Amino acid sequence: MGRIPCCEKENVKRGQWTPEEDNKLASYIAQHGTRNWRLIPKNAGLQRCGKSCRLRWTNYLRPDLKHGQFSDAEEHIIVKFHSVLGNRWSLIAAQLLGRTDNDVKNYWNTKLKKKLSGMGIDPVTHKPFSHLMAEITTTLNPPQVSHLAEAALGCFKDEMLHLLTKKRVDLNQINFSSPNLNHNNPNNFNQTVDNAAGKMKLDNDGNGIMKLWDMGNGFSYGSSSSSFGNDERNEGSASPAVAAWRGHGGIRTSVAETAAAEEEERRKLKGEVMEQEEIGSEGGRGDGMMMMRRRQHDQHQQHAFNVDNDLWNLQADDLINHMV
DNA sequence: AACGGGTGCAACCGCGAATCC
DNA sequence: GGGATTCGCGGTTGCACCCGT
Repeated sequence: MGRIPCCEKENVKRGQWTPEEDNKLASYIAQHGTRNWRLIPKNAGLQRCGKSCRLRWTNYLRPDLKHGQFSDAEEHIIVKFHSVLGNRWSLIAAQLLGRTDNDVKNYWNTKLKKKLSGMGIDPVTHKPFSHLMAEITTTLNPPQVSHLAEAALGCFKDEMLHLLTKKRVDLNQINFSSPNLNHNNPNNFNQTVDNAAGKMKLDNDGNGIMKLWDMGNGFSYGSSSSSFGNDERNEGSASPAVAAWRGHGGIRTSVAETAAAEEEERRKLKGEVMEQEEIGSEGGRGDGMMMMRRRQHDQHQQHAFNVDNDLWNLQADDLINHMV
């Protein structure tokens, strides 16, 4: 027995929406709201399924949507939140006024992933590839390691050659280590991260998905403050997260220093999460995680993303890298 | 001008969660 | 309490457009 379809497949139009359909949907929703998506196409005189209508409305027709290029500040927010939340596109999009999860997802997949890869950072773990290789060498047997390393280095070499021949990048001008300028008031941004992270659900074994905690060894990548300062496109309409980010240029996180410490921390976190989830169940799911994370931030005063990296100032196209 | 590959984005699909009855 | 229904999310696909050859 299969799943019940969301609508009758026959008599339902698919594919691109016409301006006429858009008008019908928009004017119907303006009058009646979005209470029941199944009934909306029927009542609005559309031969579409409710799901298609909802998608069209939320991703395109909603009047509060912002269309067009992502600003540098928005780009940074996406990367930062992705490092904390993973592919929780709706949560990330919630930090950017007028952007949908689909927008963010598309932008990540088409631009940001390549940009991070080009910087030598794994877009999944937000760790440098060199760090990942080091981890692999500690977990695999020597024969496996040598083969893997050989293959990976070959890949990397090809990519670097491709990158450098496509666009000449003066690596001497890239600053990997200058300290960040301003940590005066990171609290606003932390709060926003916490709020978003507070909505995270637990994974199957009960551990929170704490990618930020895994970014050990002091590695970080971040913005050049000048790139924010020069960004005029988003002035006046920035979301709280963007505004907070502009204010300080960094985000605090905890860092487990060693594997043993990480394990200990995970164990503690798990305990706290379980405890807070119980408390949170009275006041709404996710509250416990939020409180726990805030406490963690207070306990550990180290910063991730706190290093200026001028690679951010390069266009994504300059950093094209097809390494997975 | 024609072709082919790459890119960006709108739209679809399937699943799990939430809600309704 | 449990099945049916609806909603929301993340992954994937399809296609129009662009650009280099």
